[in-house]
Amino acid sequence: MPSGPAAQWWCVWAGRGDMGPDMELPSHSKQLLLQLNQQRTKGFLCDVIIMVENSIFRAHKNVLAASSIYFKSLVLHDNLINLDTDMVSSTVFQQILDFIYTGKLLPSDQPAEPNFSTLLTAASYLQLPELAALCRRKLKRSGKPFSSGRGGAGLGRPPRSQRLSTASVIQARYPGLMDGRKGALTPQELPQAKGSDDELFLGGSSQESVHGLGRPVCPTSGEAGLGGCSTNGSSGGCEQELGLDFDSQHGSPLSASAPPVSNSASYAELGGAPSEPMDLEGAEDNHLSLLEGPGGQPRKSLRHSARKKEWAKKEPVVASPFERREVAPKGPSPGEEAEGLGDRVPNGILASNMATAGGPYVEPPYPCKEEEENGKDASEESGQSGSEGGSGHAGAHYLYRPEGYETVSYGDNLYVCIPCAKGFPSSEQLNAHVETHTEEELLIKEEGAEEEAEDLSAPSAAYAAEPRPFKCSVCEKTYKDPATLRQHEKTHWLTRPFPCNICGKMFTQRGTMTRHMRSHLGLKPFACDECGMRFTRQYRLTEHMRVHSGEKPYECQLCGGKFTQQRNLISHLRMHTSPS
DNA sequence: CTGGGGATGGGGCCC
DNA sequence: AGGGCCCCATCCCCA
Repeated sequence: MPSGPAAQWWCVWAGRGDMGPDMELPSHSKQLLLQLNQQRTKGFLCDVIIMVENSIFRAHKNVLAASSIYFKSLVLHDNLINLDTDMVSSTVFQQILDFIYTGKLLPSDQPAEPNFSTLLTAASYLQLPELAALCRRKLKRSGKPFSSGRGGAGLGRPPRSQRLSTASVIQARYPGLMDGRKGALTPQELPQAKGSDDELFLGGSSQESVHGLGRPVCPTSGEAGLGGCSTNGSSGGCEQELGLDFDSQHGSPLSASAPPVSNSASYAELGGAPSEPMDLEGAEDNHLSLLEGPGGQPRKSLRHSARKKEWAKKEPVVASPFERREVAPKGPSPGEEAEGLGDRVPNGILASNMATAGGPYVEPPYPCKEEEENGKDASEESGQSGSEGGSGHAGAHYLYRPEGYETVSYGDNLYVCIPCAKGFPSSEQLNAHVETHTEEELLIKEEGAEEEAEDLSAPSAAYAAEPRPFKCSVCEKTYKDPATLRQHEKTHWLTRPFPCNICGKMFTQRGTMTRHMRSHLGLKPFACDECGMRFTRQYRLTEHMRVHSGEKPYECQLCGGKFTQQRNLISHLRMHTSPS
């Protein structure tokens, strides 16, 4: 015997004595929809987030997919959808979402009655033929002319430039019918909404037992990964299997900024739709007939899911991101920014960079940032002047000895000057030694090192080759242009001017912050042609492609081991150099 | 159980 | 603004 809301339904079902001989339950579809809508209002089992302007809506993929071919293609690969704000406003989308879940056009928050022109535009954009037809009829009856497309029907909204940018405070919006306010979240509620990040990335891992039923398995990837079905069209198969129209699917369908390619079947309905009441409840079967979604949501691999959990785990604990945003930007809290700059040997030599470049790279001291950012790793010891020097594990982990160097331990001389391979027991002594190298001398040795490590590009060579007249006033770094210098000088600031609007984390560069936002939003525009796996960065895809090609361009000069990724070579080199 | 390798995610920084 | 590369951290697999 079911309990809770299901019990209500059960009672309704069991109490009916007028069932036909065919055992059909007349109210089945209605009750099903009612349950789904109730779940939506509570966020229960919602597995997709739709962002419109500054509002966030939660819904069920299956319901959206069953309602619109366009949604069907969007939710197949992504858990978060951004809709083109020129085509649909948050207010209109609220109405549309209510319509999808109820079959009724409920009055929106603001206008006294639905703006059918606006709704029609949005319905056309979202490929909701029934709603579009409904709007057309209403417009026809009211005698108002209508036109579709951008600006035609008029959204009654200010131009894009006057609207809040997506970077502004996100007004999280639950479809909160429960409290009668249509779900605008308070800042206090947002962390809970953010808690849905897991769903966002996991595809609802905690609910996989539910959603996973009937999940299609991508034949190309061998598993039901979220990116398992490539959208590039080359893998085929998946779309066919699911019966989806993927004509317009190239790259990520997530960003829905472009209107969908018109679907003939859908738009045909726009032309001459049969007369229907505004409330589709009477035709609920018709409405519900759309509920024949893809059967289940593809998901990311379990491994990927685990990573995402880890990601969530790593997010800074912020009581309220909004509270945090309101305070003036300040330096990072201890431990929050413990990473980065971790392997700088003082005064000197960025050992891991040398491994990269195959040559020396003179790194100036970081009087501010070092103290600010040094944290838990080895550089905390080695990175501070007057620190305790060579004891412990500092320094030597990152040393790289080119070919010809012995792999034997340097003993206590853990601080090694790369150009001349001399070891020193402390960072101070290494620093003093480094200063004895003239730039010219370094360049000469660098050329030799390049020959030894030709795989690894040499940024240091470029660093020295071109004139760099713009010098940092804080450290010794030089730059080719003033803009880059300005950007660099910001790294010395204690403030981090760019906060993430979702989690409140602060960043020194806008680009880093926006890139960080992509991870929140699940934006992964770069898809692997081979396996469909998606990445937030092009570089990651390039890196990943070597998994398929088998290319291992990074070779250890000490043991000849080859690696697909440079970072793994560096990790491997530590194994050679770490004192053990 | 442990260590090494493969693979991936996120942040910092420079171009 | 975005790309590219660097870094660290982490997870998973396997010997």
